[in-house]
Parts: sequence; C-alpha cells; structure tokens
Amino acid sequence: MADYRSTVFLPSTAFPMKAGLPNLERDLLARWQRIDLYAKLRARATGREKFILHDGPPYANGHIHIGTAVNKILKDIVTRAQQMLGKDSNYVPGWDCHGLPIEWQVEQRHREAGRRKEDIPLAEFRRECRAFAEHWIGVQRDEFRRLGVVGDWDHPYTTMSYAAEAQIAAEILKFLMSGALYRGAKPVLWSVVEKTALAEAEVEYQDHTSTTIHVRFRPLVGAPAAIAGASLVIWTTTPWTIPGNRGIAFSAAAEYVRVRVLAVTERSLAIVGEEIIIAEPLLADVCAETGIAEHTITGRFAGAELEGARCAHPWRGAGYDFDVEVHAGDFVAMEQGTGLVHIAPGHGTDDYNLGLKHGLEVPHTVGEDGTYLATVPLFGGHHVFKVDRAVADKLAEVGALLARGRLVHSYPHSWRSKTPLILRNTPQWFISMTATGLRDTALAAIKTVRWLPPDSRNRIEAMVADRTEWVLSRQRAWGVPIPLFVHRASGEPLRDPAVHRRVVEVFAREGADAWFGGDAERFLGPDHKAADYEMVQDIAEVWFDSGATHAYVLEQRADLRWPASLYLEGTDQHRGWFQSSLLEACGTRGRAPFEAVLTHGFVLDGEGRKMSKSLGNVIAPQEVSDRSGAEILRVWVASSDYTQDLRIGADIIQHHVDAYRKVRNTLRYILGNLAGFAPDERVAVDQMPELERLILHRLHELDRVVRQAFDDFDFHTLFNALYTFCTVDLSAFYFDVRKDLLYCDALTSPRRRAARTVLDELFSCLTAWLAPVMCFTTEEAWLARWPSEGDSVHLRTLPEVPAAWRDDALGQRWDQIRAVRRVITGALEIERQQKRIGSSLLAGPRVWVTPEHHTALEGVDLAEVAITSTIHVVAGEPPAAAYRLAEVPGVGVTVALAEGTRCERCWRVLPEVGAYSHADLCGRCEDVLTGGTS
RNA sequence: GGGCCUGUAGCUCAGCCGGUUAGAGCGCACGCCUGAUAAGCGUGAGGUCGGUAGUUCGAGCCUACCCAGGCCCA
Repeated sequence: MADYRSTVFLPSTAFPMKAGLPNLERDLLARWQRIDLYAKLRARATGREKFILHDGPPYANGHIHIGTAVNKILKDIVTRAQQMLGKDSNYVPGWDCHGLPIEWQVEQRHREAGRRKEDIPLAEFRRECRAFAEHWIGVQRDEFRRLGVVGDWDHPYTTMSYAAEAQIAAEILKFLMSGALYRGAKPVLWSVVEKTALAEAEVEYQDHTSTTIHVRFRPLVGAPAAIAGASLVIWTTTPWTIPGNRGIAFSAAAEYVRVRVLAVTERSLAIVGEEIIIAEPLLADVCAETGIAEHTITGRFAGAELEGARCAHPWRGAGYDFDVEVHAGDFVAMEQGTGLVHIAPGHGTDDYNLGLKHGLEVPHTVGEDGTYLATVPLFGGHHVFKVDRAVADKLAEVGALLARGRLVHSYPHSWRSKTPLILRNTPQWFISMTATGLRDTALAAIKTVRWLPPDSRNRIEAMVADRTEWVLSRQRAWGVPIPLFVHRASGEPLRDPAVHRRVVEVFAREGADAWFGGDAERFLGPDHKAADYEMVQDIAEVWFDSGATHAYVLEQRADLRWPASLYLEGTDQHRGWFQSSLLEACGTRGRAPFEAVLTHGFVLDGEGRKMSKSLGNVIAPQEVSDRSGAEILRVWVASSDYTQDLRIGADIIQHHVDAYRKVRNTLRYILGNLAGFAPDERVAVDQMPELERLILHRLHELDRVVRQAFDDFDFHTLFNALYTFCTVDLSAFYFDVRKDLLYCDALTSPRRRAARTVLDELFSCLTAWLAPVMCFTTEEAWLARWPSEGDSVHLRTLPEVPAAWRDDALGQRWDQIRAVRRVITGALEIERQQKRIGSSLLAGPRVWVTPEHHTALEGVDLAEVAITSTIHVVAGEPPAAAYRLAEVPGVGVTVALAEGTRCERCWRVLPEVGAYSHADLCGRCEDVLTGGTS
C-alpha cells in the first residue's frame, strides 16, 4: 500500500508546541530592551490622544509580592490595551521612598551593630535611608520588568528626588497660604522613656497589670430627672487620665438603669441607700465588682436620655471646676465596665474624636517625660506611671471612688525600651477639612470622577465625609520637612512668599536635607531674624508625599498630562493614595487629579484566605515566573474578575497553564497552516464558502467585544471570550472540519485559499487582541510569522475589522447547523462505543431534519461539517430507532458504515475509490497528484 | 465593635427586568484518532446557587438575620 504522507500538506512551523516560557521571556525582554520598545511605542504614538495611567508608587523596602505583581500586570494590560486602541499610552512608574518602615529598618541595622539612633547624625541617617530606598528601587524595577511591564523604566519618578521634595514643600506651603494648615494637638502613642512618638508598627503588645477604678460622677443642677440625685459610674484602667477627664460617653443603643444600693459586702465602697446609673447589661458585673450585695432598680431609660447632661468633675473645687459633658459614643461596648466611659480627649483616640465633635477641651496634662505639667492641679510634677494609687486615694477622699481593682490585659509597649506607652496629647500640624471648604470640594470632585467598579464611589465618599482632619506631621527623621518658621512670640507660622521661594529653590538644588542643616538664615533672608523663629522639625506624613505625585510628575513632565486618565490601585487605597491625591489636588487645584479610578481586590490563597507566612500559603510571583512563566501570571490576572478578591494556588496556576497551552496551540496551528502563504493567494470574502464567512462573522462579533472590554478595562470578559473562541469555535470545530481541505486539497484550490485567507485574518486578530495580556507569546508568534530585527507586535493597533464581515443571518443559520452536527456526533459516539466505528470518516450517517433545519442546510456539505465520509439528509420525521437529542427536537440520526473504499491519501471512504490511475485514491486526491481534473 | 464588599460545579467565569429541568470552558472519567502528537476529537458524571427565615403565584436574583471570607477603621 502506498504511503501518501509526503503528498499531504501538513502544518509546518518553527513555533514550538512547548513554550519554555521562563527562557523565552528572558530572550524577549532582552530583545525589547535592545530595540528600545518603549521609545518605539512613544515614537509610533506621537501626536495621538494621550492616555495617562498614573502609577501609584509602591514602597521601596523589599521584594515585590503577588499583590504588587497583580497591580503592575493590570496596569500593563491597561496601558497596552489603550495604546492598541490608538492612543499614546505612556506609563511612568514611580516609587514611594520616605517614611517609617525604611527608617525603621535602617535603625534596626544600627541596633544590630550596637549603635543607638540618637548617636547618628541626622544627615548621615537620612543618607542611609536614601541609599536603602535606592537599592530596593533597583530590585523592584528588575522584578517588575521581569513581569513584562512596559514603561519608562529609565526615567521613573521617586518621592525622594530633589524635584519631588521641593514640590512637596511647595504644596505644603500652598496649604499654609490658603489657611487650611494649622497647628493643633492630638493624642499619639508616646514613649516616656524615649520621649518620642511611636507609630503603630513600632508597638509591641504585652500583658500589663493595670489599676482599675470605678468612679462616681455627680450630675449638676438641671440634669434630667432620670439621673438627678444619682451618680454616673465610670470604669477605667488608666486612673492617671482622670485629671484629663472632660466628658462621659454612653451608648445610644443600650438601656440604662438607676439602681438603689440596699446592702453591701464587707470593705465595699458602695453606700447603702445611694443610687447609681449604669448600663443594664452590665448590672450584675458592676455589682460583683463594687461589692453591691443587694439592690433594687428604681429607674430604667434609654441611653439617649443622657445626651447633653452635665456632671461635676470629682475634684470640683480643687482646680477642676469645668463641667463634664455626657455624649453618645458608638465605641461604647457592653463587654466590660459600666457602659459609661470616661472621656479624656488628650489620652484616647475615641476620646479625642468625641471631644472634637462636641467642642470639648483637649487639655495638655502630660509632658514628654511622662510627668504632669505644673499646671495640673493636685498632681503637677508627678509621673503618670506612679500616680494610680494617689489618684484613687484622692477620689476616695472626696467620696467619688466606688471600687478599685487590678486587671491583667494586653497593653502597648515600646519595641525599643519594652516600657508601657501612653497616649499623649502632642502638638501636630493639620490640614483642615473645613477651614477652606476642602471636604465639600472633595465631595463635589468625587462626583465628577468615573469610579470602577461603581461601588467604589460609596467607599471613598463615606471616608471623605467622615474624615475630621488630615494630620500632616510626623515626629520622624526620614521625610520631607514641614518647612515652616513659627514666630516665637505669637506662635504664628511665617507666611512670606519670598521665604517660601527660597525653601523650594534650595530643596530643588540640595534636597530636603538642607532643612536639617540648622541654617535658618539662608531661608529667612534679610527680612526676618532667625532668633525670632522656631524652625519646625516635623516631617510630612508619606501620604502627603504620594498624594502630591500629580504635582511633581503629571504636571511637570511634558510627556504626561494633568489630570491623569486613570489611577489604578487596590481597594485599600480608598483610605490611602486615592484619598490623599484627591484631597491634595482639591486643596491646591480645586479638582481631582484623575478622571477615572479603577480598583482591584486583594490576592488570597486557593481557599479564599489571606496569605501569611504562618499559614504557609504565600505564593511569590518570582517563583511562578521562574517555574511557569510570568505569562501565566498575566493570564491568571486577565482571566480573573479583579473587582473582587483574586485567588491563587497550585491548582489555579495549573488551570491557567492549561488555558495558556490551548491558546498557544491555537496560534501554533494557525501558523503551521499558513506556511508559505502569499498575499496573492488571498480570496475575496464574497468568493468564500459559508464556513469561512461564518468565522469572519465571529471575528466581527469578537472585535466589538474586544474594543468594549479594552474601553471598560474588563479583561476577564475579553480573555474568556477569546479562550472560548479558540476552544469551541476554532479547535473543536473550524480547524477540525478544515483539516481535510487544508491537508489534502491542491495548493491552488480556491476553497483552500479561502481557508488560508481566514487563517491569516485569525492570526492578525488574535495576536493583536491577546497582545496586552500575553505580551510574550503574541510577540513570539508575530516574529515566527514575520521575522524582523526591530518590529514588534506591540507596535500595532487593533486591526480594522470590515463591517462587511458581519452576517447575522449566516450566524443564526450556522447555529442550527451546529445543532444538527451535535446530534450526529452523539450518534457516532454510540457506534464508537459499540466498536462499529473508530474514526468518524468510517461512517455514512442518515439524518432526518425538520423543514427549518432543511432550509438551513441548503448548500451546505453536511458530511464535511460533521467530518463523515458521506451523509444522507432527509426532510421528515426520524424513525423510532434514530438517535436524538432532547435539545434539538425533530432531528434524528442513524449511522451506517460509509460505502466504498478508504482513500489512502485523505482517508475518506468513498465509492469512487478504485476508479482512477491511483487505485487507492479518491478523485480529488488523484487530481492533486496528477494535476488533472477527473 | 463600625464602614464598604464578596460567597453559583474541583478550577476560572456566565446567568437579562424575579419566570420552564441553573449554563460554558477547563479539570476529571470513559472512549476515539495517530497526518496539530507531552497535541487533536467525542461522550459522560459533577451544583439543596454559603445557611435560615420571610416577601411573592413564582427567588440564584428582593428583604432580614446568621455563617465564612476580604479591605479599611476602632
């Protein structure tokens, strides 16, 4: 028997089945660097409408993790998609460089070397922080590039560049001049040993034994009848804050009771006959703790009735003659205590906020060394850690102490000295949300921005509406100083544009380090005496640095644009960068610095849990890149619905590896069958068989999906649509059906040429559509087809899909044809199970169809479509024995073996085989080999 | 504890304005092909739509509560 394999036109391509992604990616990255793809993209897009995705700067203090990888990949897909939509989509990456975590790590190094931070000159310390940030910028830049992210990596922005530091200073001064910046005070975590403020990250929680006290507060004349004559009882674990008391908080959601004491235990400080007010749910606890043995409830009322009541401080008459106000607080819990919470606005965050809301005084009571200020009656000069007993005694003396006790609980301690911390009222610089109408401006600006997903707007709106102020200052070393001179006599910050100009100029030239040189004259100039001014030593919090990036990046770079087209970050940035950018720009420019904001979720493990070292479920992007390829991460990101949290785990990675292979093999098959394809081989659409026109129609449909998805940043819809197209429409249908004529028809056959024309269009569309996601593989495929030194698939824009390809009627007709095909394949499967056939080409089925189907099948070679050798179509009711599918009513199939002999070249079984010069060939194959027309 | 959000097959996702037996692809099982071959094709089994209670003639879609999870606060 003759072997005709060599006469068959099998696919041929150098594009390998196995990608070897990690190596391929490194090669392509080197190539893009060699040809300077970024510069080529810019050159190609000159003059086009700009699309500016402004990078939210990641923090430069460690390797990237899977979350930062997702963020950067998503940004890259967006920028590439916009570029392909025909815009100049320029992406400039940036880094956040100042701030505590870097300072902390640099300090840690010194500690390990046995040096104290205090012994290191500030200038040197700042230099080390800068070097530290620089190092990690380099590391992260390599890691981001490894993911395939294209952007201006040679000219990124940083928050610590001199230009940035100068502009940050300038922006702060704008807030000063507008009247929004003011000096106030608020409680911060404070170490009395180090005499410094600490951030939450520097705090360790350890068990601590506190003295607890129950204290009576007597309502003043005019109090509501419900409480008149009784005592409000509070409970606290920090007796030393009693001198700072200015209020009492209750829960508006709770019931309160008035309780008359009937009997007490031995040594109880409760008095038989007295009446106290506490929350109902805590009644039993309070009685137990204060030694009330018997009681009766004489009143019961809703918490709300307490609102606005006033009490006397227990030490009224001894310097504590102010009123203590009673207000609702949503932080009042029914877990412990009395349901009435002592409020010291200088010593607690809830206390401070409640005080702010009701205009309570925020007293300064404690100095930086932990001793009471001399102005504090009774306790001036005493240390807060040694005063608990004295406070309790003093309360007992005036009859206010109802009980005292001890409690072991988790309490914040300094990570350095291991000593307990206090919350201490500390001077801070604030940006007011109201003085210049900042909150209203921001809320109005929010309405003009496109928030994606739409829920995102609720979140930012609620946060801005609830925000009471913006605390700008940090008592830290590594950051941009708040460049103010405070007049010693008046306490007013200096507002002199000439001085401000000098500050900004010097910062731009020498960096913000210049501020800490101690030379005030160079900034103050001849008009002010340095001795008259205090030079503020606080630095600005890092959210201000990054919130001002729009000012020193978007506004200042000619290749960018203000406002940005898009900010794209994780959902946590509603409190962070989205908000600081919004507030900064609204405060200085009156509008948002972005037109749209896109938010993504967080990365969780395969079970939907947070990744953590202790759970051992952390997946590093570097590992995935090295093992499977960064392309797999990109496919994973693109096929996930990132508006929700994304999950990743070993099986999920495998899933996307499989999906990748399917798409890759689709491209490979197209390339293989396009071998030697020349432009003059092309066939006009109206000359094509229906099947080819159907695929073009699908391309037209997909083109609309793709453009819409690019516009909406909706990549998972896009990727799933393309993936399904590759599997369902191409691999399982079109390619399978067209194998016969691609392999066996003559090279000149019009229908083969038509198929190849369609493959050419498929290649053009798929490589472009997938390029933003599969940036490596599409480039590899593009170059496999069009070898070139300097070209790239990424320099393309989306192909124009002719409107003429659309043919809805054809699409609907083929839906019916494919339904009939499903019945046939089902029937063939039965035969296969019975071992009557193997290949479908052995079959010659008989198909009964409805009149509708019959019309749809007109002019269609159903045998070709079903990949059988022959087929008989009959209009009419199928016999009882016919195979049917419930979802395709009226269609039935019986299967007989195809009559005839197998053509040894195309493997179809036909009666004509044997009638030609080659005894084992069909007519078509005979002609291909002889050049005849039999 | 508060604000915002999520929960549909093992996985990634569809599911319109509430309206028949809840879909797709992958994976899995079984089979076919051996001229896409560490490929390709077919068939099949998988879901009490997180739970409970309501509203409704009818709920995966609406309401309440609960459970699990995420982000941000406290």
